[in-house]
Amino acid sequence: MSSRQSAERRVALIATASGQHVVVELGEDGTELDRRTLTARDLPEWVAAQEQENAPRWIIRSAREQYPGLLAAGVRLARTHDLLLCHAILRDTASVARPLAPSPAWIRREPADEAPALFDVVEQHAPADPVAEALEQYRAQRRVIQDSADGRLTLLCAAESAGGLVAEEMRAAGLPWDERVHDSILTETLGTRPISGGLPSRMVELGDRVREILGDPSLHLDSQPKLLRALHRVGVHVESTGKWELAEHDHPVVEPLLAYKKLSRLLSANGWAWLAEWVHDGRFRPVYIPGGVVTGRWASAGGGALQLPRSLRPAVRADDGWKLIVADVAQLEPRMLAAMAGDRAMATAAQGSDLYAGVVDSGAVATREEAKYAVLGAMYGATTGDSGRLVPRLRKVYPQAMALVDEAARVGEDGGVVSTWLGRSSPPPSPEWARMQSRATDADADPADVAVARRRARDWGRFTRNFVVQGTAAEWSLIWLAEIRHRLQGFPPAAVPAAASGPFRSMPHLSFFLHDEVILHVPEEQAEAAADAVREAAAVATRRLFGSFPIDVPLDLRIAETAAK
DNA sequence: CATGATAGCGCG
DNA sequence: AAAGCGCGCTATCATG
Repeated sequence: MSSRQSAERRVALIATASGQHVVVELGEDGTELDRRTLTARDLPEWVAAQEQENAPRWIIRSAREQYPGLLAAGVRLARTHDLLLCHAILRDTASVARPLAPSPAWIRREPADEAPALFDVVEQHAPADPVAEALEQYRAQRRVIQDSADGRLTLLCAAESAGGLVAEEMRAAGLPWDERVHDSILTETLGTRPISGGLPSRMVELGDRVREILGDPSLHLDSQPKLLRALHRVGVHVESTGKWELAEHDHPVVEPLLAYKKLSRLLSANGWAWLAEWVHDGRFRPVYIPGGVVTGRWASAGGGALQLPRSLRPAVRADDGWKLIVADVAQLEPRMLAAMAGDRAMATAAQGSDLYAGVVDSGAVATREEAKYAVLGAMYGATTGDSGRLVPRLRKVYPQAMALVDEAARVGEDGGVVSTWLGRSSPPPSPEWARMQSRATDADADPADVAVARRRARDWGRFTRNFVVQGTAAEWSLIWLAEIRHRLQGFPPAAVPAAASGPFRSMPHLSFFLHDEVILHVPEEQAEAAADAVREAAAVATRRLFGSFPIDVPLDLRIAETAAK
C-alpha cells in the first residue's frame, strides 16, 4: 500500500482573513519559505499560474468553503490537504499513540443548507491570526500523520482531501437531468398532474378504492394512526402500516393500499415539486458531504441525492454529443472483508463478477439467495432468522474473514474502538452506554437492567462489526474517485458541442457518486478512454490498499445515453 | 406558530 | 424468502 508518495512536491497554504488571501509557501519540513497577500480578485489567476508551474499541494481550511469560488473563476486544484476533513480523521484515529488534539475551530459546521458564498470569510469563528492558526493546525496534523509509520494516514488524508475537491466539482458540474423525461415518468406513474392542489389522477383513483374497501369515505390515508384504526375495523390486524407487514395479509385492501403508498412516496419525495426545486438548467446539483457518515461514507444534504429512486434513472441523460459512463462494484464490502482478513478462500469465492455464486461453489450454502443472506448477515451481525441461521456455515468455510468481523463486534461490545484498513476509527460509545454497562456488572444489579445492557452492548457490537467493513469500502471508493479525477484532469479539451451548463463544458468529468457507483459525463469521442480511466482507477485503488493480495474488484461498467439499467 | 420525535420508505 | 449496518427526507402529531 505504501507505493506512490509524490516526489518533492511543493506545499502552500491558503488562509483567508478579512477578504484577503495569504499564501504561505512551506518547505518539506513545514517551515515557512515565502509569504504573499492577494486580493480575492487576484487569487484565482495566481493560483492557476501556480498549478501550471509546479502544482503544489494546497493546504486549505476546507474545499467546501474555498473551492466553489475558484471553480466559478475557472480554476481547478490538483491536490489539497483539507484541514477540516483531516482534523476529523486524525482527532479520532486509534492508529497512532497520540492522535490530534481536538480543536473546536477545526470542526466543520454541520448544517449544509446554505451554499458558501464566493470567497466568503467564515464569520462563525474569527481567530486573531487565521494564518498562524492554520499553520499551527497543519503542523500538528503533519506530526500525527508522520507518526503512522506505514503511510496509511498519509493515504487516507490525501484521499479524503481529494474527495473534498470531487464533491465540489460534482456539485458545480451537476448531474445531467432531463426534465421532460422526469415529467413523463411522473405522469405515466402517478397519472395526470393536478391543475392546482390535489392529487394526480391515479392516486385519486387508488385512494378512493382504498377508502371504499375500508368503508370510510373521508379517511385521510397519510395519517398513520387513522389508517391503522381503519385497517383494524375491517379485520386487518397489523401493528404498523409498513409495507412488509401489510404484504403478509390477504385482504382486498392490501394491493391498492400498497400501490397508493408507493405512488405517494414518489410524489412527495421526487415529484413535480422536487423537480422545480432541485433541477435547473438541466442539472441536479446536490450538496455532497465527504466523510459525513461516521464510517467515512459520504452524506448529502438537499434533494436526497443518495436516495434517488431507480425508477427515475432514465431522467439522468447525457447532453447531445456526450455520453454517460455508469460504473459500479458488485459486492464491494465482502470483497474488502476478504482482503482485509487475508482470507484466501473468500478471495477465491470473490473471483469474477458474482461473489455470491462463488460462495455457493465453495459448498458453504446451497443457493445464491442463501449466500447473499449469509454474507450480509455476517457483515451486519444477524443472529436470528434465515440470515442468522446461515452465518455459522460461513464461519466454517471462511474462518479468517469471520474472525475479523467477530473480533470487531467483540471490541465494540466491550466498549472499545475499531478502525478501518487505513485508520479511520469508530467513535467511542456514549457515556450513558458506558454507565449502563458498568452498572450491569454490579453484584446487586437488577436483572432487567442487565438484560437491557446486554442488548445495548450487542447493538454497539453490530455497529463496530459493520464499521470496519463499510468504512474500508468507503476508503476504496474514495481512492477510486481520486484516481478517476486525476486521470480525467489529464484529458485534452474535446471538440464537442459545449455541455449545456457547468464549469466543465468541454472536459470529461465526474457527475455523480453513490457509495460504490460513479457516473461520468464525457464527450462522446472520449468515452472509451474515460471508461479505461475508470477501470484503471479501480485497479489502482485495490492495489494501493491491498498490494499484491489477490482480490478481484470487478466493475459493472457501461457507456450509455442514460443511467437507466 | 415553531420545534422535535416518530413512522415510513428510498438508497447503498 | 430476511430484519442485521449506514444514511436523508417527508408528513404527521404532540408539545412548547
